[in-house]
Amino acid sequence: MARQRDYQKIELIYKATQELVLERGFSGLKMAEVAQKAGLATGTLYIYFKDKDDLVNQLYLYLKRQKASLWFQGNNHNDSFHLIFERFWKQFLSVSMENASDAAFLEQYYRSPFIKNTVKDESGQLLKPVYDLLDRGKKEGILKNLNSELLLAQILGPIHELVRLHREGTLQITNEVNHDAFNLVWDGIKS
Amino acid sequence: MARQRDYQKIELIYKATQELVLERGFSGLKMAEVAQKAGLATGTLYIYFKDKDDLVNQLYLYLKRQKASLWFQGNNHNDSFHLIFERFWKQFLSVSMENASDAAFLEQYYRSPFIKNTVKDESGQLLKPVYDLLDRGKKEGILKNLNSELLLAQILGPIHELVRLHREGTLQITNEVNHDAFNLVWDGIKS
DNA sequence: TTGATAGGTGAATACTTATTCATAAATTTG
DNA sequence: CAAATTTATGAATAAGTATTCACCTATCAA
Repeated sequence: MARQRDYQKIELIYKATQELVLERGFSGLKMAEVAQKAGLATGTLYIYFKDKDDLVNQLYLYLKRQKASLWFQGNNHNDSFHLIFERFWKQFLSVSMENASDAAFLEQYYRSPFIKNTVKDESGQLLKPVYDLLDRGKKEGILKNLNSELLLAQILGPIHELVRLHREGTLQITNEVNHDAFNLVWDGIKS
Repeated sequence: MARQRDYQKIELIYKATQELVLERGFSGLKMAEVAQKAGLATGTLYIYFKDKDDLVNQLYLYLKRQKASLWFQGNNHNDSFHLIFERFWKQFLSVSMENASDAAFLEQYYRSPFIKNTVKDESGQLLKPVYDLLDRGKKEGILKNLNSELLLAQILGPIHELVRLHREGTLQITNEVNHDAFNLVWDGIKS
């Protein structure tokens, strides 16, 4: 038929978007600048994405899926609950801080007006394995037998704060801090 | 001299602003709508506030100070650390959830591009008594002897999550939930 | 090689919205 | 009560920026 889409352009657009959000914040994000930074014409963005809203939501899902795929890396189902959980928690923290532009984008996105419920739902799905893990911990009598939402607030809440402290430069997340922070969480949720 | 300012108008403007943020989010906040909702002309807003940025920042400080004044209400210096801390934590949570439009505004503000460092600093000052309380707990050997930032991440992180769950309707914060949530935090930080 | 088709361009368009400002209305003071 | 002064008004202004679209270009099938 005709010329085909160049899906590498999507990567370029994502990269440019993230960098601009890091530099100037979410509300300073301009389509014309995204295009320029990606080395494309403004109109080209509208070939790959319906509108700005679509671009932002797609990028969110892309990053979120990418992060989620790393949470449970290197685990074996035979490992003890404690071991799997500790690996998960530390991995979640480190993956959340890993890349400044990823982190800036994800953090700012969640409270932004861009977020769509369908996207929120799909990103909620990504937590399914975490809920399963909590169920296992409860069944084995290792975790307090409480509502998973409540446990999760306890598990992820501190992570979000630590990521913020790290980004603001208030607290350096050394291995020791990482370890102490994990124990604070663990001592809270264990039965 | 001449006509005097009517400081009740500031309250009207604050109220209108909060309600609009609750209804349509931060980025949907329009000066013309704030004025209309407050029953004033657009230009009047610029008599009481330098610009939109100023309005938003003033309102943030106003609400934040109001909340902070309630955190330690009803405490006596002779009370035990545990008692003061528990009252503080539960009060912080309930004050954070209390009023939907306050909560929506505060939550969205913090990650918005409006925030100024001077305002951030002043609102950080409000946490001073909390840091003092943590120092007392450490000195008495009741709390783990860790960096206060780290402890605070553990103490306030879950609160932010619970407020979100409450707002989204995912979790109803009953007295029992409140109690369980507190114990999760307490078991984590106690030495 | 050529016609058809879809990608690519970026200036022009269309729209939104913060802020200003000429004018009117309300208070205060002497 | 009149002059002086500041508040209050809201239409007009000024800027910014998402999106479109007429035109160009690359690629594919025949």
